[in-house]
This record gives sequence, C-alpha cells and structure tokens, in this order.
Amino acid sequence: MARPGKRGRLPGIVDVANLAKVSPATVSRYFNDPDIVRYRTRERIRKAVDELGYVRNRAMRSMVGAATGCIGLVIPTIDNAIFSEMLQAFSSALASHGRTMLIAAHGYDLAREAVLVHSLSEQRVDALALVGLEHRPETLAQIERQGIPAAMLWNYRPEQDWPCIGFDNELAGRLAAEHLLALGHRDILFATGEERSNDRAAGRRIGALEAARRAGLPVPDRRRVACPYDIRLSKELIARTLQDGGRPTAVLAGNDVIAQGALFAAASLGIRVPGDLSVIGIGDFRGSDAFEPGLTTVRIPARRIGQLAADALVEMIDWPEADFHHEHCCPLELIVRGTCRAAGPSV
Amino acid sequence: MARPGKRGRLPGIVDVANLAKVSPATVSRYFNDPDIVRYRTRERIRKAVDELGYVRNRAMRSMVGAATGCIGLVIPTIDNAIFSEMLQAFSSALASHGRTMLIAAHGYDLAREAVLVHSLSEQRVDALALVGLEHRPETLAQIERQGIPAAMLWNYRPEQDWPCIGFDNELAGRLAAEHLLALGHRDILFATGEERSNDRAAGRRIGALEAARRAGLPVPDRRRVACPYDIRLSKELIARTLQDGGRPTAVLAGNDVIAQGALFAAASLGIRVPGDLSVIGIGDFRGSDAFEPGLTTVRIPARRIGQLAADALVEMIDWPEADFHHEHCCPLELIVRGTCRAAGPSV
DNA sequence: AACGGGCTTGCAAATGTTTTCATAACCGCC
DNA sequence: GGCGGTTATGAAAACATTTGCAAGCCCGTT
Repeated sequence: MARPGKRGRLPGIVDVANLAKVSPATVSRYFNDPDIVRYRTRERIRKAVDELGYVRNRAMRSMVGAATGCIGLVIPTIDNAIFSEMLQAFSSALASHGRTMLIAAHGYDLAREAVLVHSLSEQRVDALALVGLEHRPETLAQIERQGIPAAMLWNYRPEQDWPCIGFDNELAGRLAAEHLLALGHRDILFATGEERSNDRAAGRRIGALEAARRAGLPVPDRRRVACPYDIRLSKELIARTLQDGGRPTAVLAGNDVIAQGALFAAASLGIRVPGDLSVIGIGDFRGSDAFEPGLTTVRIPARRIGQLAADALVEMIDWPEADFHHEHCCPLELIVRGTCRAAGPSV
Repeated sequence: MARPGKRGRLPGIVDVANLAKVSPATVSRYFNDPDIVRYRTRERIRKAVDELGYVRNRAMRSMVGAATGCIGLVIPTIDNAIFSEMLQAFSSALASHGRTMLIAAHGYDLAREAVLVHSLSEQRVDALALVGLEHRPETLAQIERQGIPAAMLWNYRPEQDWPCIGFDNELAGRLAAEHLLALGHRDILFATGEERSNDRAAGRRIGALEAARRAGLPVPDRRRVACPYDIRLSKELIARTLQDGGRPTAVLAGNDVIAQGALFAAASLGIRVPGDLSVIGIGDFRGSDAFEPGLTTVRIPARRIGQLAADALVEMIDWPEADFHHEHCCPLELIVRGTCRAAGPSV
C-alpha cells in the first residue's frame, strides 16, 4: 500500500516568486486580482505555479485580516432528510461563490451548539449560519464578540435581532390543521416533533393547536404525541396510539418523517389511507411525493432557504459596511396529494 | 435589526499574554499542552482569556506547520439518504477527536471532484476522505503532491494504492442476486444505479449479473435499467418497465432508494409485494425497516465506515511516520424482511 | 552553603501571505 | 526626446502563532 508522501516542505508563494522572477507581492496579486498583472508576467507565474504544484494557503490570509473563504453551518442533524435539501442548496450556492462549507451537527443539543460555534470561531469562518432562533446566550455572545456575520435559518419571526431566513413555523402548523379542519375532521391526532432544543417543532405545535382552538375543537391530551424525527420510532409510537382508545380520523404530523411513520403505522394495522385515516405532513421532503398515495403536506422551500442564506452571508462578508435587511420569510404552500379526504359524515 | 459588530480588532495571543503578565509563548503552551504550565499561571491565563473573550486562531497554526484541525470530506451528494448515516458517524467521530469537518459535494462529477480537492487543499485540511476508488489522475496527483493523508471510502478492493475503508460492492450485488435466485426467481429486473462517475453502482451491477450468469440465467437487455438515485424518478422508470412486456417476478435494486421507488411503483400499479413481486435493495438506509412490509436488503455498515474512516485519518495525522495498513473491508449482511418470497412454482 | 536537576517561563526567530507605499516601466503626445 | 499620467512591480511591514534554546526558579541532596 503506497503511503501518501509525508508532508514535506510545501512550495510557498516566495518559491513561486523566485522561479517566476517576480516578487511575492505580484504572485499574490496574480491570484487575488489577475487583471492588474501584465499578461507576460501572468504567463511566467502560471508556469511557475504549474511546475511547483503550488497551492495557495487560504488559512494564512486570515492573518492579514482577509477572508478564509470558509463559511460555517451549524445544524441539528445531518442524518436525516430534514435538512439535506437545504444543505445541498446552501453548499452549491456557496461553491458558486468560491467558498467552502464547514459543517457541524449538534444532535438537537443547544449546549453542544455553543461548543461547535466556538470551534468554528477558532477556524475563523467568514460567516456562520445557525438553525432556529433559540440559542444559548453564550452562543450569541460569542458570535457578536467575534463580529462574525451570522444568520439564523429555517425559522422566521419578525423583529428578530439577527438576520433570519426561514418560514413561519406556526403558520405551517396552522395551514396543516386548517386543511384537516376544512375537510371536516374533528378527531385529530397531533403528532408533532419533540421540542427539546427545537423551537421549530414547538412553533408548529402551537400553530396547529391554535387553529384547532379557533375552530372550537378541544384537543385532549391523548391526542397529542411528541414524536422523534425518525421513521421507525414514529411509526411504532403512532401505531401504539392508533390502537389505544377510539381511533382518530386524521393525523397531523409535525414533519414528513413523522407523517411517513404514520403512513406505515396505518399500513401495518390494516388501516386504509385516506379511506379510514387522513394524514398530513409538513416539509415535502424529497420522496414524499413518491408515496402511494402521495403525501399531502405543507411544502417548506428548503432549497430556496439554503440558496438565500448562502447569498445573504456572502453579501454580508463582501460588504461589511452595508446594512442589508436580511429577513426572508419564505412562503409556504399546501401540497394536496392523496393522503387526506373529507371526514365521513357520521364521524 | 441589530447587526453583528463589524469585525474589529480581535484580541490576539499577545493581548492575553500582556493581561496575564506572561509571554505569548506561555499562552500558546496553555492551549496546546496545559499540563506543562504551572497551575497558578494557568489560572491567570484562564482569567485573561475569559475577560478578553479570546479565541485562538487555528488557521494560523498551519503557518508554523501545525495542524488546522480540519478534515475534508468529498462526497457525491448530501441531498440523499445514501451517505447521511456515514456522514453523521464521520462527523461525530471527528468531533470526539476535537476536529471539524469540511465538506464538499460534487454531484457525481469527477471533474468537479478535482476542483473541490484543490479547494480543500487551499484550506490546508489535515486529511482528506473521498468516496469511491475511481478518481481523476489530477485529483490523486494533487493529494500526493501536497502530502495530505487521504483515504478512499465506501468502496473496497484489495491491493489498492490508497488506504480504503468500505465494502465489496460486487459482493453486495451478488448477495442480493443470490437471495432472489435461491428463492427460485428466474425473471429478475436489474434496476441498478447510473454508473457515470460511480464505480460503486458499476460494481454492484457486475456482481449481480455475475451471480445470474453462474446460475445459468440469461439476462436480456430489457431486464436491465439504470436508475437515478431518486425515489420519484426510480418509481416512474420502474413503473414504466413493469407495465411493458411480461412482468418480472422480482426486482433487484441497486440501492434502497431505488428499491423504495420500486415498492411505490408496484403499489401504484396495484401489484402486491411480495405476493406478485419480490423486491430487494442494497443499503438498509434509515427508514427502510419501517416500510410495510419491511424492505429486504443487504445492509451496508455505513456508520461503521464513517467511524473507522475518521479514526484512521486522525491516526494518520497524529502519527505521520507510522505505516498503518488502513484497509477495512466491512462485512455485509443480508437483512431478510418482508419484500421477498419464493417465486410461484408455475412462473 | 553550594550544587544539581527538573520544572517553568521568556526571548526571539520563523512561518506565508497581503498590503501600503514607493518606484520603475510604459504609453502617447507634444 | 522629454513629459505627464497611467500601469505594473518591488520592498518591507504587519499579521498571530509556535518552538528551540536558554535562563530562572525551586527544592532536595551532598
């Protein structure tokens, strides 16, 4: 097994300069603003770079106050469909701006989030994106103190202290609930996400229950379940709930993963969807449209959020003086597919 | 909207040193090897760091040849269940070693992979992990020239020039095929992945077809489909195939995403699984066990690969002189759930 | 009391890049 | 050919950290 060469002395900018018979300053300019160096010189430098296999050291730039070209993203989890579309969009938008993405997952633990933010600070990321609006004070203090441009993603609330790009989670919950209510459902199981270190899940639950309240629908405790964001666990939890005491006519799931769990739970119990049970999700994750029948859900514009966030952060880096108002409340959309139908008249 | 403070002059190690009345050298030691500085001094430094909110600049360390604490991971895609478990395991193993993960996705495009590797080189990552064994020569040359410790993930083949941690994709294909053959299936649809810039998919197809050949089973062209790694697209493609010309008795899917597409395709056509059609996947992605019936599949030890890879790379960084033989061929396991049954006698 | 050795600490050099300022080259025009 | 004005380049300072070397200190030993 060939072992990659021990990291010896890598060629530096001055080696290139010597070989090309120019000063290091010119080589630096060649990389950062090629147009200001004469064509002939450029060619000489290009050849020298080629010959030495020089790759410039971006980390070093942070020394002189320049940017590292690295943007940090702190998310609850990677291991899930939830953020993957946003992640991908964020990453490719960043790449198109010539930046790379430093990513860290805290597993729905805000204490760990603080540690990760500190760690990313040490790497001198040019900007930082966090998920959600709820964070430890030390996390926020850290960011402010370091003066790192930052944005909060995924959740949106007006009058926030920070730039935020996301959507209204309460509205998402409300939209889902109103759809079921409009179809005449009066016995709904609210299977929302666990709310520890997760203000998004809380918002959706509040929105959904609020809609129920306004419709004059009481929601007893046994019609509320907090589900983990995991298909199998949600399936088991919901299956158990569906078997106990009178079956609800609909399930409002806090996100599509839970909704998919509900769908499989129903299938495992021989309950037909949407015949015997309606199911609505939130998210419209990749693949939700492929289910049979297709999952009715509230679409979260995940790709758009990722793209907007990347653009916003790059803007904040490139024009630190400008005072943009980076607040985007992305519109939600009810996607009606096949998992919901009107409640039977006699229910 | 409060704007994060413009990045002013951040406190440096010398500011801390001055405040703590020690030399910068001691502050450096305090961070890198706390044990060698006296308790009293340590306390003084701790207080100074606290007061100034100093966070050390890891990027700067690469200057003096020290490590940046950053490890790069280059994968085909994030936007998918395929790598997410590996990613998560890799990320948390790295975090437990005090490193962070720089991640970049190339969208199944080896030319772009080369660009990304160069870009990560510029960030002076301490090590690099790539997916697959097939890469552009310039990608490999770049890595070798820079002397970056690197490992190839996901695919395993013996006698590789590079450390590799993965599994035998041909074996995966063979295992899946042999399971179907053992159940008596003679008319199998091979729905494997697209093979552009993807040696894993190719390996699985070869393994599966090889098993068929050895069993004396001819596989006509119309029983081979190359599917994208996307549930909906796979579903449509397979649905179309199932409707054309005599229906096969089984589908061998190149990965679980395709298998899930096949399941939904069957459902949409009213074909019962496993009654009328058997389906087997490869991967055992998160959620595959929740399907109704549960997806029979070949389990890829994704978490284990991520964990092993992280450990291996950290080892290679910390003991550059040692000559480890980092080659792990992780075992595969056939997971029998509910989507396969013996072919009817008259088929 | 002098000595010796181990533990801490400071000094100063070295690291690779960007940037400011100054200088040198160049161009077209008179 | 000299000249103003632009354009291209070089010299050197600055940046934040690590590290080899040497000095200082403390404590026990002779």
